[in-house]
Amino acid sequence: MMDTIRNLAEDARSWPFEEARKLLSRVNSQTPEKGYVLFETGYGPSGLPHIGTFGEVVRTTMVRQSFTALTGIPSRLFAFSDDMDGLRSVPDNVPNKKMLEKNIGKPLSAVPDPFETHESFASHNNQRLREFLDTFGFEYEFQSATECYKEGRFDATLLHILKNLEAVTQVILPTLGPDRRSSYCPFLPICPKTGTVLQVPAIAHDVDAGTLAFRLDDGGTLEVPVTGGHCKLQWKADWAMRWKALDVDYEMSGKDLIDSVRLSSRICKILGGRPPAGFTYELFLDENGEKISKSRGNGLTVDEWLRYAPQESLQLYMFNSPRKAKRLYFDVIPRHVDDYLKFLNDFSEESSEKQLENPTWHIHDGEPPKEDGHITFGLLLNLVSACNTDDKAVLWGFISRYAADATAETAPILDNLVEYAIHYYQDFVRPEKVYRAPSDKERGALEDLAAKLQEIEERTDASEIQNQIYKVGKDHGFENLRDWFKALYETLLGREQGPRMGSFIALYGVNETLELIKRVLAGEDISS
RNA sequence: GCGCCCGUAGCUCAGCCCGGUAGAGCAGUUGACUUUUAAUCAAUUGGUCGCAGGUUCAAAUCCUGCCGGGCGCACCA
Repeated sequence: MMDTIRNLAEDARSWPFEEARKLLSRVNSQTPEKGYVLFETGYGPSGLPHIGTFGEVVRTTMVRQSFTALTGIPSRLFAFSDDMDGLRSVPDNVPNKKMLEKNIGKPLSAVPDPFETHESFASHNNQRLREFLDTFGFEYEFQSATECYKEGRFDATLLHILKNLEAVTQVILPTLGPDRRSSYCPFLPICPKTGTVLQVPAIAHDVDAGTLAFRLDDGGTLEVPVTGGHCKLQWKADWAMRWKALDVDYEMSGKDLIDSVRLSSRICKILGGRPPAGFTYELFLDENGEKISKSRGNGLTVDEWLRYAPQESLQLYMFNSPRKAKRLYFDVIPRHVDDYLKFLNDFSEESSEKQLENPTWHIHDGEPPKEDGHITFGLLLNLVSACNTDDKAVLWGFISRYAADATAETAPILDNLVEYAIHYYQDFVRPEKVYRAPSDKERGALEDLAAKLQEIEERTDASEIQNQIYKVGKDHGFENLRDWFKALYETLLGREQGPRMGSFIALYGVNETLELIKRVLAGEDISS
């Protein structure tokens, strides 16, 4: 069985398998000396995890799973936090801004936590990252840049860079503006006095001692070891050093980093390393085709998506066409839920080859759950809007007309979707409700209807209730019965349109409806 | 300047890697069901596949050039 999957994986066409094969050729089809293949994904802890972080981890995980299926070679995934980077500016959405102001320039791991719950700002955000990733059940190992630097895990490679300082610098220089060019040094010393990350020119280096001397802004000099966390590297050199020091085999990145990848790769080679296999994904756009950015708050957040749809649908979004700039806004959610359900439904019918192309194979690591398809999410959204209720039981009543054999127990996926649909109702449908008071004529009819409902049994048949409503309308002289029903919707449900009233009352409950009518007649505000 | 993505039905997009009678959802139209609507169900209209060349028996698909739309990098990470 395992061999079968492996054989199929050799020809599988979906992009994670193509990536897996690319990676396999990078490692010459064998387990690297370190005993595993290393996947890396980066994270900047100056902010909270966002949808791009999610996308990168999802996609990397998909490649990793495909690689495992293809080769069986052990692998690890490092979620690497650049928590030694200096604090550049004070973020908007945090308390204690004044305190942060005073700590600008210090490594994030040396800045106190503005939330006062962790030992540092970095530690706080790192923790949030871990919680975020754990929510989705990702398998990963967290790595902190600060710890790596301080514990000496980077020392050998740092010394290697010192030895090749000139060559490394030459790679970066052409990319800099003239003013930066004159003072550039890939190493940034941590000031022993202030604790900040300094960006100052180097004036001398001693390869044997492993030290660098810098000219300080005040004219003085500072000589520090490049090892042990006394210096950190600037961005592109840092990335290259990490690839070499950890022997990273695979790392993907957005198209905004294309040039960085190129430069870091050159540096990595200078160090005698081999850059990881890579993959460039496109950035996400908002509804108007503009780039999504945290600061602008356009596009969608992970939380927003997960309020209206299950995470699998978001994973599907990430699986689809990673090389295409895709728009990410509310309207794409329902389609991805329905596509996911469709793929899930098709999976068990498909041949093994086909299953490896099926996104749910990648979303569920080869073992998607089984549940008979019932109704689409699109229909469910219409239903919740038409039924005008956020009562799960009432909704299930309507659902059973479309999917007679489904229940919350036999269809847990559908049951979850009902909850998402209710969120949609609460956020988009209910706020649009406008209740009006009944006219005198309608008031009379409503009183009559209340009396009728009083007489009938709680479990009366929907069509019988519909008959009674119809009769009341006729008795009260509504020429067009449509106006009578419209009045019911507008006064009782706050909408111009609604469900078939007989069915609605049967599901909503005769007594509950009676209560609703009484409140309307009493002139109560029922909008809340 | 360098680089990436996109252009297919009114709208949003799939199909392109690996050439073989152009697809989906929504919108539209018609019908069914309903003792009000909506919903639902069924059927159906709708496309010079951005333009021009090339390769081929055959091009939405491969190649070249152009046009149009958008984004990224060139300050920081």
